[in-house]
Amino acid sequence: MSGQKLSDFELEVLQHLWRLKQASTPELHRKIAEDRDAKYSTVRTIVDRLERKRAIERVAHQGRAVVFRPLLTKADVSLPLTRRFVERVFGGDSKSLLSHLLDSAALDSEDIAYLESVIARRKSELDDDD
Amino acid sequence: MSGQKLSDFELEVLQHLWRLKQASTPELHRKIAEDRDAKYSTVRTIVDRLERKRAIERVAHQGRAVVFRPLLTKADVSLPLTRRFVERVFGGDSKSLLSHLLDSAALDSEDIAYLESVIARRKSELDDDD
DNA sequence: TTTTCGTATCTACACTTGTAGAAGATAACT
DNA sequence: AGTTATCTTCTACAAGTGTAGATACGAAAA
Repeated sequence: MSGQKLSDFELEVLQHLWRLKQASTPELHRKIAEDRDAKYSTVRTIVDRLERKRAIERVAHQGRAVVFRPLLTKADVSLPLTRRFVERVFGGDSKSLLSHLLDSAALDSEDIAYLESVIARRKSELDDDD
Repeated sequence: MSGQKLSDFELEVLQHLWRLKQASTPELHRKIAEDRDAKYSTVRTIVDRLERKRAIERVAHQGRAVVFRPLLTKADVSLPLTRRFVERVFGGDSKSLLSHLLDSAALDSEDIAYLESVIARRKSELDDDD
C-alpha cells in the first residue's frame, strides 16, 4: 500500500512523525519551525493532505488538537522512492549512487565492518537463489 | 552552476542527452517513445524548458531540427539531488541510505563486487592514518 | 516551384505543491 | 457564563509540471 506520491513537505512532516511516533499539528509545527520559517496553517494544510493520502491517521485528541500517527513505515516510503531516485538521477545505475555515497558518507571502521557483513550475507544469497 | 531545479521529465531527457552526447528533439522523442508513450510536442516542451533553464544548449542543425547538448554534467545534477534526496527520505542520514541500498534488491552481484573493492581500499586507508 | 511533410513555436489546461489568510469552533481560564 | 487563546476547517493563489493541440515555417520531394 502507498499509491499516492508524497511531496517534499509531506515527507518532512512524516519524518517528524516517525521520530515522535505520534504528534499533533501544533507539535509538528513547532518542530518544523525549529528548522525553518513556516506558518501554522501551512503545516496544517500538509497534515490534511497527508491524511487525505492515507499516509497518516487520527489517533486521539489533546485538547482541541488532533493527534496523528503515521500509517506508512519508513520502508513503505523509502523503497519505492529510492528505486525511483536511482532511476531518475542515475539512470538506474545504483553503482553510481553507491560510489557517490561511499565518497561522501563518513564511514568509520565500525560502519565498514557492518557493510562487510551485509555484503557477505548478500553474496551467499546471490549464490543460493540466483 | 545549476541553480534551477529540474523536473522528472527534464531529468529523463538529460539522461538521454548524456548518453547520446548530443541529439535533436526528434531523436530524443524516439528514444523516450521506446520506453513510454509521449507525444512529440510534449518532449519538445521539455526540451524548451531545459534550454530556458540553461541545462542544455543548441549546437547545430540537422535539416530543420535543432541539435542540443547538455550544459550540466551528471555530477552537477547528482550531487545536489543526492544530498536533497538523503535529506528528504532518510532525514539526512546517508548511512541509512547505504544500508537501505544494500537491503533492497537493487544490487546485483556486479554491484557487490564493486562495493567490495571500494571497501577494501577504504579499509587500508583507515589502517594507514587512523 | 509548388506541395508536402517534419519541426518549431505558441498557447492552453488540469493537477500538484508550497504558501497562507479568514472564519468558525472549542477548550480553558477568569 | 463570558472571554480568550488555540485549533480546525475552508478557501485561495502563484508557480511548476506533464500533457498536448494548433499553427506557422522551411526543407525536401514531386
